[in-house]
Amino acid sequence: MLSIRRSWPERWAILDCNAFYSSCERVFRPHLRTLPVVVLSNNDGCMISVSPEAKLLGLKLGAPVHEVREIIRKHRVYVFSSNYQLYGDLSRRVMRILDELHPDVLQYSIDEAFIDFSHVPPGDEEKWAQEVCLRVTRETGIPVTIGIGRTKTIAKIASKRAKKSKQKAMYLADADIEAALRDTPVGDVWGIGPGFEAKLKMHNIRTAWEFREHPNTPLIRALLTVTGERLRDELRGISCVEPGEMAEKKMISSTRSFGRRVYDRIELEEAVSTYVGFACEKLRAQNSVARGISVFLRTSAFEDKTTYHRNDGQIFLVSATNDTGQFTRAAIDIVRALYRRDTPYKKAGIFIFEISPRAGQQVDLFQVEDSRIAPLMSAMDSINKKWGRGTVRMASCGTKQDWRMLCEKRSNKTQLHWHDLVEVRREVPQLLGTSPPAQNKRR
DNA sequence: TCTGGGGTCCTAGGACCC
DNA sequence: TCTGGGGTCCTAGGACCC
Repeated sequence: MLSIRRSWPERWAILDCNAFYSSCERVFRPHLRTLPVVVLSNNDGCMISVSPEAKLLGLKLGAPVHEVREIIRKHRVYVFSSNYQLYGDLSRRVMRILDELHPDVLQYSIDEAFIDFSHVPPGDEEKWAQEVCLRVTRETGIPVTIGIGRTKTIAKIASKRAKKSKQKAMYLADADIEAALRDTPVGDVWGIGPGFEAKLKMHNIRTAWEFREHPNTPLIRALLTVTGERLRDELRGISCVEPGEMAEKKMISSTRSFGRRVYDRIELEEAVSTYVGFACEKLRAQNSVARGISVFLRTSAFEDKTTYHRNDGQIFLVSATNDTGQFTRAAIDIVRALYRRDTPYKKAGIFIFEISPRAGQQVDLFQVEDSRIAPLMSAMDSINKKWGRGTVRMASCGTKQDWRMLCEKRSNKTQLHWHDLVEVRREVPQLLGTSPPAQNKRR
C-alpha cells in the first residue's frame, strides 16, 4: 500500500529568554546566578527585570523601586541600571543562533522569537526544543524556555506553564489543551491585559477555557473588539495572529524623564535635540526617511493633578528626509513655541512619523538637496557606532547635559571590546558532561 | 525624594465631500 | 414644525505588548 505523505499540523514555538536583562547582567557575574537580581528602568525608576530569586522575595515586575528599598537592603538584592547596549548585543547573539538552527524564525522582541515548528516530526517537539535551549544557553549564557502549540497564543501559554514547572520546553498538544486552559486565568492569555480581563470577569469569564468556549461572539466583539475574537480563535487552534516580521517602523520615538526638574528653555532644547539625534539614527538604520516630527514637554505626572501640564506641537517638513539637522531645527522651533516660564518640566520627547522608504523617495522640485548631508550623517553614524552613542552630535545637544536621567548602577560591561567578551567554554563540561577542553578560548 | 521607554492595532466620532 | 444620506479620511484615545 502506498504511504500517503501527510502534511503535519501547523505548530509554533516561542523562545523566550528567562528574566532577560537580569540574565544578561549575570553573564558577566556568574556568582550571581543563584542570587536575587533586578534591573531598573531608565532614571532608575521601576524594576523592569526581576530574577526568579528576586520574585520569591516579593519583588514585582514594573513596581517602583523606591517602594521596596527595604526588601532590597535586607535581602541584599543586586540592583543594576539598565544597559541596553549590552542587552542588544546578547539578543543579537541569541537570534543568530536561532537563525542557524531553524529556517523560519521571526524575532518578536528583544528577548523572544517565534519559530515555525511545522516541519518537526510529531512527537519530537519537546526534544527539538530542548536542544535549541541547550545550544542557546551554552553559547550565550542566557537561560531560555520554549513553548510549543498549534497557534502562537497556545505556544505562549505553553511557555508560561513551562517556566512555572521549571521545564525548558513544553508542547501543548490538542489532547492537553483543555486541562491547561482550565488552569490558566484569562488574564494570563497573551493579548488580554487588565482592562480586557476586568470586562470578561464582569461576564463570569475567568479562565482561558471559559473564554475559548464562550459561544456569544457578538458579546466578545462588543467587549474586546475584533482583537478578542481573534484571540478566542487562536485558543481554538485557528491561527490568526500574525507576529509582525520586524517590519519597518511606522513611527520612531525617543522620550525621557529628566534626572531633576528642568526650568530652563535652553536645557529643554538640548534634551530635545539629543532625542532627535537618537531617532534619526534609527531612521537611517532602517533606510527610511520621514516628514513629520512632534515634540512634547510635560511636568511630573505623579504630583498634584491641578498643576500637571503637558503640551505638544508638530511640524511637517517640505520633503521627507533623514537629516538630523533639519529635524533638529524643526524640534527647536517647536520647543520655543511650547515653552512656558517657571514650569517644572520633568519629561520631554519627540516622535518622528510619516515614515517611508528612502528608495523611491519623492523629490521636492524646489528644494535642492545638499549633497554633503548624506555622507556627513553616515560618518556620524559610524563614529557613534564605534565609540558609543552621542560621541558626535549636534551642537544644540549641549555639552554638560546635566538634565540627563539617573543611572547610578549601570554596569560598564558592553561587548564592544575583546576583553569584555564572555568566556563560555568553561560551561561546556558541566552542561554536556564531557571532559574540559584544552584551553579556555575566548569567543 | 523616588514612579520607564518604545512600539502596534482598533474604534468612535468628527470633518468633509458629493 | 419640518432640515438627507452615504462614503472616506483623519485623529484622539484606549487597549495591548515587551
